[in-house]
Amino acid sequence: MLKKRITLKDIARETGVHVSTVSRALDPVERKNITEEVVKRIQAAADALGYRPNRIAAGLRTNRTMSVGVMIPDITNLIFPPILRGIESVLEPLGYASIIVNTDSDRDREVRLIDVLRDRGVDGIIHAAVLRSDPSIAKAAQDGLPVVTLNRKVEFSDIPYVINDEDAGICQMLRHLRELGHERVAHIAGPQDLSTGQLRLAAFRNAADDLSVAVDEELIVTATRFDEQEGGRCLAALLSSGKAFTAVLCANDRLALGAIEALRERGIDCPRQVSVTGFNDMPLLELIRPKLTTVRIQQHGAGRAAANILLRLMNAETPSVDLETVLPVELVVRESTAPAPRLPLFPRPLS
Amino acid sequence: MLKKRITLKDIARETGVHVSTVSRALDPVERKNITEEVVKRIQAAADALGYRPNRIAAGLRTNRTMSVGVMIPDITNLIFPPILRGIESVLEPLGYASIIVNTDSDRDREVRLIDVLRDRGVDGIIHAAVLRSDPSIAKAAQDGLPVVTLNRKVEFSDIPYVINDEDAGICQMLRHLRELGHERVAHIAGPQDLSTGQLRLAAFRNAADDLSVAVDEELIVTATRFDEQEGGRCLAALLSSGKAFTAVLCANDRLALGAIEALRERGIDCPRQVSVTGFNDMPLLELIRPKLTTVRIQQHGAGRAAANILLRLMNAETPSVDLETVLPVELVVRESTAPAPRLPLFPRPLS
DNA sequence: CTGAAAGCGCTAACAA
DNA sequence: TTGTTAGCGCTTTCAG
Repeated sequence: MLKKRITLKDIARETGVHVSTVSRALDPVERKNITEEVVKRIQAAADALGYRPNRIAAGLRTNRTMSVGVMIPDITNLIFPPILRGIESVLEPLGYASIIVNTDSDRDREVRLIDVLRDRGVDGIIHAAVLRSDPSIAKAAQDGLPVVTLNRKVEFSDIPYVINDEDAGICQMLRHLRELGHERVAHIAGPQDLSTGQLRLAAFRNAADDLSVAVDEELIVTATRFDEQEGGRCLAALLSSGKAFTAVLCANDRLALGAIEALRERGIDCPRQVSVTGFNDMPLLELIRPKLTTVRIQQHGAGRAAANILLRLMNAETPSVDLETVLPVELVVRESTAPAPRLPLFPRPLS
Repeated sequence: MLKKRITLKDIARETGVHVSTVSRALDPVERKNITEEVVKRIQAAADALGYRPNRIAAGLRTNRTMSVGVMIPDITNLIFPPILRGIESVLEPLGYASIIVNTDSDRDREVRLIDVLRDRGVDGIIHAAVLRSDPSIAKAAQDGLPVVTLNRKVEFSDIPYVINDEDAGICQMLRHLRELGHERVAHIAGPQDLSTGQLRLAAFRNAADDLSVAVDEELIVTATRFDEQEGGRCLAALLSSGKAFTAVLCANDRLALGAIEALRERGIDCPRQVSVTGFNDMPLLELIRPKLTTVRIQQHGAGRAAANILLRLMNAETPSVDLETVLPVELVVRESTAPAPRLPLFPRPLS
C-alpha cells in the first residue's frame, strides 16, 4: 500500500491558511508577497510533515515537466555515457530529469520514441541519433518543442546543432601522417548512412585535396558498421586490392583496432610497417597495444554544450542561440603511427 | 510557441460524444463497453487529429506515471550500460520510461536523488548503487514504493535483490588456478565500502577455505577504487611484501588490467611468470593482450531480472516475489592464466 | 497580503 | 451503452 503523500492541502489544514497561500509561500519567487511570519510557519509545517511537491500535478498545470528527453543510438556505445554525463552536469543541478532512450539507429523506433517523449511532456529533446535525415524530429521542432541535435545537423531546418570539428580532426591526422612521410594513405570509412561516417569520408577527401595528397579510390573502403570486425574486413579488402599503402586512417577507433588486429594476424607490424589511426579517443585505449594514435573529441563537453543550448531554447522567449556549435578536437599521438617505411610493403604476395 | 496539443475534449467536440466516452473508446480495456461504430468514429477522429494521450494528466489521476527510476553509480562505468539495456528491454515494450540517475556512490546524492525520483512520481525504483548500507532506499520501500536492488542487498529489509553468484565465480576461478598448479594466490580486493568489493573478498576467503588453500593475509591487498591505477598500486604492494605468489586473483577486470600493466613495467610476464584473473568480463576485453581470464557475469540478464521483479511488485496486489535472485556466472578462460612456474619468481630483489 | 475559484487533461464512480 | 460529475495536486487569475 502506497503511503499517502503530504500535499499542499495537508499543510494548509495544519497551518490554518489557504492552499494557495501555502503554494505561494513555498515558491521562492512568490514568497516575497507573503508575510514573513506566515512563510516561516508554513515552511516549518512543510518540513515537519515531510512535504515533497508533486511535480506531476505542477506539470499538468504549468505545462512544464522539468524533464528533457535524450535520444541516443545505443548507450552501450562507449562514446555516449560521457555525453550523457555532460548533459546531466548542467541539467540536473537545475532540477531537470532526463529520460534517455536508445534508438538503435532504427528509423521507426526513432519516430516512436519521439512520441513517447512528447507524451511524457518533456520540455525539450536532445537528439544524438545519427541517421542522416529524419523528418520526425524536424516535425517536433516545428511544433514548437525545443530540440538540439548532437553530432549531426538536420538538413533544411533551423534546429541548433552541436558537432565536433571532424574536418579539422581528419585534416590534422592526415597532416601528421604526411609529416611522418606517408604518401599513400588508405581510409577505412564508416557507414555512409551515419552522419559521422559520411562527414569523415568527405573530410578525408577535402584534407587530401588541401594537403595535395593523391586519393586512390581503391584505397578507400567503407565499413558497414563501426566495429572491430568491419575494421578487419576492410583492412583485408585493402590488402587484396594490391595497391600500395603505408598508413590507414580509420573513421573511428574501433575500426582502427580491428584493422591493427587484422594486420597482426597477417604478421604485419603496426606501426613499423603500417601506421593506423583512429578517431574519438574512446576510453580504455591506453590499455590496448599499440596505443592508438587518434583524434580526441569532446564528449562531455558536447553534452554540456547541447544542454546549455537546450536550456536557452526552453527558457528564453526569444531564443537567439547560435544555429551551429563546433567544438574543437585534439590530435592525440600515441604509438600506432611511425615514420613511413622506406619501401611500402605492399603489394606483395599474400599467403 | 508550443503548438496546442489535441486533447480528448477536441475529439469529443469533433465526434459529438462526451469526453468520457472518448476516453473509454481509446482505452483498450474499456473499449469493449462501447458500441463498435462509435469506437470506430472516435478512433478515426483521433487519428485524423493526431491525438496523443497526455500521460502527465493520466498520471495525476491514476497515480501511475508509467515511469521507473533507475539509480546507478556512474553510467560511464562499463558494466552499467548493458544493465540498463536489459532493464529497458523488458520495461520499454510495456510503455514504461526510465529516469536514470547517477549517484557517483555519494550518499548525500543518493538520498537526494531518491527524492527527485519520488517527486516525479516514479512507479518504482531499481537501485544498482553499491554503497553497502543506506536507509534512504529502505525508507522509500517502507513507504510502499516498489524497489528492487541490483548487485547488493539492503540488510534487514525485505527488498528483493538480484545478484550475481559472486561466490561461485570466485570459487571457480580459484579452482581454475589450483588446477594450473598455483599454490600461492594473492588477492587484490575491491573497496570494502562497496558491496562487490566486500562480497568478493569474503568469497575469496571462503573459496580458499573450501579448496584448502592457505590464505596469507599479506597477500591480500585492498584497492580504494575499482580502477587500473589502483590495480597497479596494489600489485606493487604485493611485490614489496616480499611474499611469494604465482597468481593474482583480482576483484574486477580493471584491477586486473592495472596489475598486468604493472607487471609488464617491471619486466614480469603475465601469464608465464604470474597469472592474473579478473571479474565481470567487461566489454573490449578481447582487444587487450594478454586476453584476460575472468568471470562473466550477466549484465543484461541482471537488468532484465530486476525489471521483471519490479514489474511484479508494481502490478500484483499480492507481490509474491522471491526475495533473492542469484544469477549464474561463467568462468571465461583466456590467456592471462597459465600453469604455475616451477619456482615462484618472488620474492626476489626489486630494482 | 490572503482567500476563493477555476482549471490543466484525464479517469472513474455513479446515474441515466 | 453513454453522460454526468467529481477530483487527482497544483498554479494562477481575480477579488477582497
